[in-house]
Amino acid sequence: MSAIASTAVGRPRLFDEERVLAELTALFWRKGYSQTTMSDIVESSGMHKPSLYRTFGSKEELFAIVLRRYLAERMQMFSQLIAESGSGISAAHKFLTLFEIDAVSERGRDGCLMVMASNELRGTLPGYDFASDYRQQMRQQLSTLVAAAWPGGESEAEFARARTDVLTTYLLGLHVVMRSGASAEEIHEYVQAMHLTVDAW
Amino acid sequence: MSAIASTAVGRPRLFDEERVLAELTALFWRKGYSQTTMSDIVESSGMHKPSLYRTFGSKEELFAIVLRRYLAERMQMFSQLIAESGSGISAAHKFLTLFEIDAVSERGRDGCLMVMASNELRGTLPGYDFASDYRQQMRQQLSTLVAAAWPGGESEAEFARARTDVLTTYLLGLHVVMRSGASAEEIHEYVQAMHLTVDAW
DNA sequence: CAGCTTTACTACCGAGCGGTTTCAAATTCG
DNA sequence: CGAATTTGAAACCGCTCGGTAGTAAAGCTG
Repeated sequence: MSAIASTAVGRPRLFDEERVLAELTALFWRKGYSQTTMSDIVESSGMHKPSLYRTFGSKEELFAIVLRRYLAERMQMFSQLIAESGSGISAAHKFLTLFEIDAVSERGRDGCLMVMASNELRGTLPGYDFASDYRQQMRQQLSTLVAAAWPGGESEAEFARARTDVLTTYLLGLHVVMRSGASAEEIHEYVQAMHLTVDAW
Repeated sequence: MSAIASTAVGRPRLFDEERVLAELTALFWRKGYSQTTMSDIVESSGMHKPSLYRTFGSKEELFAIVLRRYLAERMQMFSQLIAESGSGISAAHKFLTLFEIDAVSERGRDGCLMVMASNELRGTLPGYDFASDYRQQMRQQLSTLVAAAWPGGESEAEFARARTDVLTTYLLGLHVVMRSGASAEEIHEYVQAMHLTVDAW
């Protein structure tokens, strides 16, 4: 019933659902869930409240829709970054460099919507364990990067998993750093540190 | 004016301020700032609202008091963990082991109050950049651990800093993992991964 | 005991919250 | 054209939020 394209009949919409969702994603990302009021949502979306409730259900459902959209988008971004990184040890460096570029971008400064949401709403949004999902999927993606960067076959399975796990945890931590208002220089230092670690592997 | 011990004169308090603050720390830690209502605070503290406001000022000031207390407590804990870890490469392993024990404890499951608060309230609590403070102080502490574990003197300054930064970011990420409802087995795997990395350094 | 100070406790408050009702306007289809 | 359907737009609603008055009670000091 929610977030479904309207039928052909009836008065045509004045709003673009995708555009609105992108706008609201940025809003939640910036302010968090609880600190975002329906008034903020109305203002940011340009829609009126009844249209919002008719289209998305409720604030909570709207946030769930935003989260699902974000998760898919984010994983696509990871996938692309990894694809662009190539193979061999340089792939790890390339990936870190690309990630840093995103980190110091305007959006990057807000960290990760998933990490933010999970910290704020752990267990209060029913039926959707987004935080755990995010971590698993991110880990999955990073494992392909690790496989491309350190091709060791079965014999190195233990190390491959360890590298993947450290990278996953490190990136989650970097999200926290990003959201905590770190400067581009600070972020650069944290990324440089991981470059050195990668060389030690 | 707030959180000051009462004078000797007048009706004596029925509540223990330290005990109440400890209780409220746990409450905020569990539920986050926005999701904790004054009713929750009243119930959890056993105090009545006017007493709370007289003693602590407001919800926001109360949270600031809780955060400062927590920060000090937390840094003391880090300091102790590091002191117990000894020196040499085994210090790094010992530290990780001790940290894991805390991570899988009841309190540990909630991650870190500072990380949670910074993700939720970035920039809304005036005049106190707790997230950045926390990261800097944690980094400071970890640098002494690194110095004890890899005594390389001035020549290894660059590596020392990199190890410190990776450890800092990794631990922040682990806090996210902890709060996202990871099982003890998952946490153990993430910590094991860092054990292997430490050996590679 | 009288007077002063501080706390305990009930009741209450305005404001802003998420959510709804209502009706006019715009389009499609018979 | 006119009935049906969907959206736009404004006003409205109950509730819970953070925060206060006002008063009784309990301890010190003289």
